[in-house]
Amino acid sequence: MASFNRVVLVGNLTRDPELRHIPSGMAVSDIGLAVNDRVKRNNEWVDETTFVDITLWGRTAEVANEYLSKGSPVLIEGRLKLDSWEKDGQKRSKLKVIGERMQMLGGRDGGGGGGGRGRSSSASTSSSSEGSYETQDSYDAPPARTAPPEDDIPF
Amino acid sequence: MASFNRVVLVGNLTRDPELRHIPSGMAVSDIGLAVNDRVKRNNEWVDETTFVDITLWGRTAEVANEYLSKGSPVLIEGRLKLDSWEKDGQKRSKLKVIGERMQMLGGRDGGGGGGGRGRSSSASTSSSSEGSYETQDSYDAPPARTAPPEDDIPF
Amino acid sequence: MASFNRVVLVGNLTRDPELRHIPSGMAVSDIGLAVNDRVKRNNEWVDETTFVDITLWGRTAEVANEYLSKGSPVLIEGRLKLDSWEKDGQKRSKLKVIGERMQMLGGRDGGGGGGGRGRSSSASTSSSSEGSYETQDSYDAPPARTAPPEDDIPF
Amino acid sequence: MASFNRVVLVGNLTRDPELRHIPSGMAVSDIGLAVNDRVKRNNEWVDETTFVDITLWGRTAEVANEYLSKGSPVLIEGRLKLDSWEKDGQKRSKLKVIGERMQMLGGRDGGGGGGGRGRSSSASTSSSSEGSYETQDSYDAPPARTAPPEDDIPF
DNA sequence: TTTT
DNA sequence: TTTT
Repeated sequence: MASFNRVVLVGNLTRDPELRHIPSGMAVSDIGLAVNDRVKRNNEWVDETTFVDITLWGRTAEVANEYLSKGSPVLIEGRLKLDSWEKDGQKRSKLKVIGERMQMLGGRDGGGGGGGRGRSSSASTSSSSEGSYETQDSYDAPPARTAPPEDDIPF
Repeated sequence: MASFNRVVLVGNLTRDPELRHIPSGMAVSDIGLAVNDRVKRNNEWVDETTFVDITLWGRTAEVANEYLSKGSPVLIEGRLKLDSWEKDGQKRSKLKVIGERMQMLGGRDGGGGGGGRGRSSSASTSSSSEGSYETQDSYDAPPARTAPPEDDIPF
Repeated sequence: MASFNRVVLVGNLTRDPELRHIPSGMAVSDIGLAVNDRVKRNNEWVDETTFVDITLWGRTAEVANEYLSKGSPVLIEGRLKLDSWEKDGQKRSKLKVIGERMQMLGGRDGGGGGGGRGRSSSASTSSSSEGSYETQDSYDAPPARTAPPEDDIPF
Repeated sequence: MASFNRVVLVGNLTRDPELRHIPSGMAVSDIGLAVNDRVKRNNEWVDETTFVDITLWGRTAEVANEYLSKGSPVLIEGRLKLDSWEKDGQKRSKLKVIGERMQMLGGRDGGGGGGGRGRSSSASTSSSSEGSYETQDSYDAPPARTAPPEDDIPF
């Protein structure tokens, strides 16, 4: 009955984020992350890249879309999720990550920069119910991190 | 500028939880956790117990108070926090953990059980705004875990 | 360039561990883990089970094989790994977890118990170089946890 | 009996690392980390800085000493440890972190840079038993991360 | 005792 | 100050 599901990854985006919206209007962004580990195999260090598909929701999705692009270094905290579907009558499934928190890395010049990619850079703050994400006022003050919505807890 | 702060602990309560309320009515519970590691020192394994003070808020505090007691095995996810105060004109500070998620371990008989310690065991579900914690219907169906409040995110 | 890859899961085995050995003699065990999350979707809590394939190596593999069986509750710490192979000239890949640390949960009676499943229960302690795992003396004193080999660091 | 103890922090060094050696010759480095969280208190976001004392051992200590300095952004993975001592016949204790893994962040220019601080920049690779840390060949190719020693496990 |  |  006990369960716990936590993933923390640091890597670089393999492509620009793709933003879409579900019917309710909620933003969703799928990003690809390349995690370049250095692990030991047969007593010698080898590079091992792990490619992970990550889904971001709500404000986090919008922020990723606004401030990240291919190559951006980022830290993602989230949980594993098994995506399941059918194809040709065959059950298929794939492990991915739901990103619940995002932390941009790389400093000022951090992989992509603010407002890039030729789009409007005003990250909509008019998010609906989730409301309580960290906000940003202008595109040259990119939010360094986003957090899941939390209620009024005084700590 | 980048930051991240995550702690995951499994251990046993060193005492019964103490529940209190701040003026706003929000519940707070301080618990002590003993984490029994087995680490290597000078090429031999030694036991090392780490005692950690953990603060729980809101519904999680209430659930801990209801279902945990001295000895209970539990998993806590949270973040480090530096408590600071003055004493005799001296600045003092202490590192503790804010527990954001709690997972009871140990199965049915798990250290304390439901409704124990001679108190009412109906964990109030009428929580206000945070509203979205896992609920429990009766004291013999203790909630296995609590989560921080999250808004309406469809994943 | 920066990278980090960490997973912590608590769940139950979906089947008995399968132990095998690679040519060098190193033990390998593949286990399946079911992680029963409770997540919020459209403002209501739904159960979501994530099935994860986990590979254990060395002493950890042996301990899992010895003390865990279908249903056993366990905590696994490790990292994501992308397994790649070819099938019918098609590149295929699958995300799994390399379990680097294992912590049995569930107390004395914990899901499977020691020495079960009709096998010899003397978990070989004569492990070669990795040598420094936690050891167990008899099958009724199952090891509560295994750790990766560490060198002589005095802390 | 079950236990787990894991901390992951990203922050900036509050001072230059201090390297020392214990009698056996093992390197030890104490670093201070400032973790700048943004948490919600009474429905508004406030900044909260957590200062954490971290102890690094062996190769990791040497690498930190070589490549990090005050202000450097870094990710530390480790565990909580309660340091205990006596002072004036009084028992004192303090929670700190044993850093088991270190990941430099911030790119090339990342807070301190290679070989800085007027010291020799050849990070000694002639470490004794722990031997298997990631190595670096020259001071302008600083190691991006260090890992705890692991034995010959082929994954 | 503090960093960005 | 401590738990198993």
